[in-house]
Amino acid sequence: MRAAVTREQIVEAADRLFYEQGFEATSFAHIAVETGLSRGNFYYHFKTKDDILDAVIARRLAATAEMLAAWEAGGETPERRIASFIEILIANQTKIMAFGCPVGTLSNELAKLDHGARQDAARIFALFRDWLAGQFAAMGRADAKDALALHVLMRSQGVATLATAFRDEDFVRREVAAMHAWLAAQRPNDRAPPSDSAA
Amino acid sequence: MRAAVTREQIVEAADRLFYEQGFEATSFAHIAVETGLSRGNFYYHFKTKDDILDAVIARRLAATAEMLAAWEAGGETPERRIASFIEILIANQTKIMAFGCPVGTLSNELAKLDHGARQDAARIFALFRDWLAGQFAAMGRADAKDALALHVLMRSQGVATLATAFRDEDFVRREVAAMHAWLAAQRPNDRAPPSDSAA
DNA sequence: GTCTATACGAAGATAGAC
DNA sequence: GTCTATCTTCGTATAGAC
Repeated sequence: MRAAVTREQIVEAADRLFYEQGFEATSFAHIAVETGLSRGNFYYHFKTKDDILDAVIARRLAATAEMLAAWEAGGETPERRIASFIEILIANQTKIMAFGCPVGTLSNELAKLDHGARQDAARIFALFRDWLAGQFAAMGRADAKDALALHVLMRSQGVATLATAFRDEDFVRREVAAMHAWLAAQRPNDRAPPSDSAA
Repeated sequence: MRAAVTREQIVEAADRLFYEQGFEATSFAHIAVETGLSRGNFYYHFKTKDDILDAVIARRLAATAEMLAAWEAGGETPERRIASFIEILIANQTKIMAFGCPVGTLSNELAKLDHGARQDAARIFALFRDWLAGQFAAMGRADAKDALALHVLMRSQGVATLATAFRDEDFVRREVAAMHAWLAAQRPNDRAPPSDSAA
């Protein structure tokens, strides 16, 4: 029982450190300082560092699912729910300008490391994608729901990467506004002839 | 004289390895294997690994400037030149799906490492941004050239990140087509009332 | 369950022969 | 200039006391 608590402490600290420093750059020593535990103790809870990574990804998958469920429950319309997603860029602006998007940067790092968990990290993206596709379908855009979902994800990733590189708050605000405008233009009745559709 | 050749070998190998494996994950041993040189020799040419990174960034800055100059010389219109930029996503598709965008992923890694060269890496982005802004100005869109330039950069970064995560060629093709359509819609005479402008 | 102590390898970096 | 040999530090991981 106490084991579960300690384990959760480790995963929580690792989650934050993997985000802020990267997976490879984070050592057991870092996690030890953060949790107040000894290095040796980690091996009672996890066999290897990769096992901690797996637990971190599982934690993020659960947190993402929970967040999406909350938006599902709280948003009045599909369009408003998608807007909630777009607004993360504003809500998490400071962290994004410092460390990028937790999902995108982990995905990129694991790709370069040719790490087996690469595909698990991509499942976090897939959660967002599928949820967004569901919202677009509910908006009456089942015709292109997957393309529209990936387009929103794409833009949020692009904004996050440039926000980290340039740390330009005006840029983030402007692109978020543009995403909202784009979203409004995707309404079934509101579409102009194809000029900048995602498909 | 021979020193310059060896130095260039080192920087070239480091450039490729930093891209494919990441800066931190690439060791002197890797570079030694790649170049056929001994580890100890590196320290005749560079004092530290960070100095190699500086040289790699300088090399990328030069290569980028050269590529932009070639597009400048070869493209018939500003719009065609911007299209050249967009087409990198297709030309480098395989590498991007494996390792992401060299600029974006380095920028992200250095941000997480809180590395001093972070801002030098951002200068590569700045080269693209300023060149793109110049093209938009030449297109007759001086009114929003910086915002339009960042918008194109943003989309290319977003496409690269998701291409790495999902390895979906159709997605890349679709988004490249959408970027071309968006670009055409930015012509001064061609703009619809603001629905998805970048500004 | 958690600790200390330690094994073991790999990393960046230096010294000095050639 | 380039090499081999080596130093030192830090990383993951293990052993065993408590």
